[in-house]
Amino acid sequence: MKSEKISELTTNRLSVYLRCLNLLAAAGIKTISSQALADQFNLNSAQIRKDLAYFGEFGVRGVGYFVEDLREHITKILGLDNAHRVGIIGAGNLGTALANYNGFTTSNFTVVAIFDNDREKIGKQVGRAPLMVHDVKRMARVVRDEEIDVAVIAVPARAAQRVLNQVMATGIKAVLNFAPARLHARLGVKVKNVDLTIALESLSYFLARPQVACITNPRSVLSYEEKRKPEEHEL
Amino acid sequence: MKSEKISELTTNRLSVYLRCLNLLAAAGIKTISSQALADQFNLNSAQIRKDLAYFGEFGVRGVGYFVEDLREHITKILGLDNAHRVGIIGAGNLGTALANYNGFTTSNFTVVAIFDNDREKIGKQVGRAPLMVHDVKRMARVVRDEEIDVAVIAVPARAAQRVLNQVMATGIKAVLNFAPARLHARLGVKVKNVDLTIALESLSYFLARPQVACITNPRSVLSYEEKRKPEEHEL
DNA sequence: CTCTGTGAAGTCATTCACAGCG
DNA sequence: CGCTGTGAATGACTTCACAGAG
Repeated sequence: MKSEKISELTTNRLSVYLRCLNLLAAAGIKTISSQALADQFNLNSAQIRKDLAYFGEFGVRGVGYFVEDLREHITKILGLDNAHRVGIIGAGNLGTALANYNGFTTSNFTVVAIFDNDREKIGKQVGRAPLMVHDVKRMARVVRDEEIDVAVIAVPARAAQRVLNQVMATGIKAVLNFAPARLHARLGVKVKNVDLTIALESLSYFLARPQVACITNPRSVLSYEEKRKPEEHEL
Repeated sequence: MKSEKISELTTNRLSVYLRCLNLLAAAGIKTISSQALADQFNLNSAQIRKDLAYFGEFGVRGVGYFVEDLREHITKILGLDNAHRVGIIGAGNLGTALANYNGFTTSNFTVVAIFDNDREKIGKQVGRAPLMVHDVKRMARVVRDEEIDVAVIAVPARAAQRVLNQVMATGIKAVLNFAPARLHARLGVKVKNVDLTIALESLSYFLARPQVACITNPRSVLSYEEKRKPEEHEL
């Protein structure tokens, strides 16, 4: 194990590996080699070995990795053995959808509060979640009482920086931002952006380009299939 | 102008620049230098000049860039002068929230259809959108009639690959995937992933190691950056 | 003099290739 | 043997630094 700085590209891949290991474990598979794992996402096997080697020597030469064992290690590395409590700011369409989203739970996150500044919404339930909308002015108090450690910003772009400032004032250190805006955070506060506008415009750019996809050589089809990378990103 | 291959990191930044230029134009600002623009997002000014130089010489030495002019150029480069018609597959919380989301319109995207396989949902309206839920079996027909060119996958992970296959069969070439799953796309079809699980787990990793300084990385615009290799691919 | 556009240098990430363990 | 772990090589992206236009 080394103690270098770990790139976010690496930790993102750890999430991907973990997802796969969970499926393998559910399928009753006991061991897997870096090559077999790499094949699932068209990644290079050395990349996987290197990503894992930053944190320890989890493999067995000649065998590969024990699925259950590696799963537990990555879960610990990502801090998913600790529960996190989430507060959502903004009870619009997106905030409400997120409050009702159950994909949080598999990563040990629970939504415990939702906030808005709209009088019409405060005090009402959102969707089928057993959550009442709090006045955003009560954020500091609710964060303390509910021990919230992660904030989700789901407000319009023009309000996002103001909301982030409020969030940082409560001492929260981890923020998921859905507003299409570049936010300025204090050192020590991590803001992860999920930017739908950028994702859409990237698709638009792709559609606007004349595709070079006309393949003349059957071999290049194969080599592309073999080498295709995993895709991915965000929301 | 050059005709090299453009990295997705570059096009993502173009979206960011465009967003900023729109604000500058609204504020009545006429010109801006690469340095002033860079200061807005703590980027390097050379990066901005280089990104723009891939597509032409838009600046004026000694002055900078004309805001309105550059705005139009980037809009064209990203293909945002062409309207796109979006179909959403999955009328759950997320699909419904997206159908009602108006952030699409600023990028010239319009949601024109939503699909589900649940009898209870088919034929009903979703939210306040004037959209009726179609049976997912009628996808091919509706895509043709409505001239849909972008699909949004908002179904559970286990159904995502099956839905993507159906989407590709209709001839759609651009897909935004919200399901936490690695999907395999044909060459010539671009799948952009928005993976909430990865974003959350990245925050969890950060919280598990508060000693690590938080550097806002421009690359983390999307939760997981794909590798860029053959001409296109993923997120 | 200011600010762009761009080769060259620097930094960071991925892939290769192989020693060595089981 | 097969497969991990890892230094070395390669490749990608960013930043520097400056010539030259306005």
